[in-house]
Amino acid sequence: MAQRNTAVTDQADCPLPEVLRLIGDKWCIQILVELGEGPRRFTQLERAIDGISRRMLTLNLRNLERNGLVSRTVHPDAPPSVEYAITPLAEDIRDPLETLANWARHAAPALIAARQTYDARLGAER
Amino acid sequence: MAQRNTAVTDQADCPLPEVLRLIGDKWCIQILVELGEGPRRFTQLERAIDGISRRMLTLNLRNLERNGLVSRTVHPDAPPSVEYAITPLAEDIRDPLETLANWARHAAPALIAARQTYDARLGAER
DNA sequence: CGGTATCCCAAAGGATACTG
DNA sequence: CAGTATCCTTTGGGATACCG
Repeated sequence: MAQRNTAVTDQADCPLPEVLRLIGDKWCIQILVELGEGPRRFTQLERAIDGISRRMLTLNLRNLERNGLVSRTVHPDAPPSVEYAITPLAEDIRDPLETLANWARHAAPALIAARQTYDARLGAER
Repeated sequence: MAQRNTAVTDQADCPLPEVLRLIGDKWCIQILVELGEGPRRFTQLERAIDGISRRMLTLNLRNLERNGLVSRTVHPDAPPSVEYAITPLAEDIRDPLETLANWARHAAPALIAARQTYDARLGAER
């Protein structure tokens, strides 16, 4: 089961870390999780994801769209209306991402505690 | 400091994006997945994770250790021997992370295809 | 509403020489 | 073996003004 990749990954053009960086962009997981619950409009996302800047939301959505994880549909209304949704490709990771997000909430206190222990120990030993 | 979390999350000290950044550090997922298969030594990890620099491996391991996701055990041998392993806290996300890693491998071709389509379309329309 | 454009700073990350 | 230290480049990311 331990198939080590001595000679890089299979896809020379798209190594593992590069693909994983996709979902490691600080806001990406939250965006995908939010969209996983249903299509959302730009400002809906902006409000739902606390603290995200307009610029970063745009950049992340573009990047996700470019990589085929998110679709962007423009409805030609009087006030512009754009709807974002996850694609089937992204559906495959909806569950694990949601699990991670839930874990993040649940584990936060433990992480803080761990940090304090670690930092305190460092202060004592050094 | 930009304290712009109006309502913020429940844990004032540890908002969601900050926790998620933990696993979004480009190499973090791979490190955790690798350790998920069993304890590993420094150089084992260095070889297993293709392309990672010594510096980044160290930094990531330290960070994971600090946050209680990875344990570090030093065996006082003649040649230094250090063993890394995931903690129970990280066990909780072993499965979703593994799923993500597998997905990354599997979905890589589709991502590349999506990008080419997107980039081509942009070139034509602009 | 749904973005772009610009500016600027902080953090991530690579390379690599050195060390107990 | 398992790191640390140093240097330097690239990327991420916030703020905000502006636009169709």
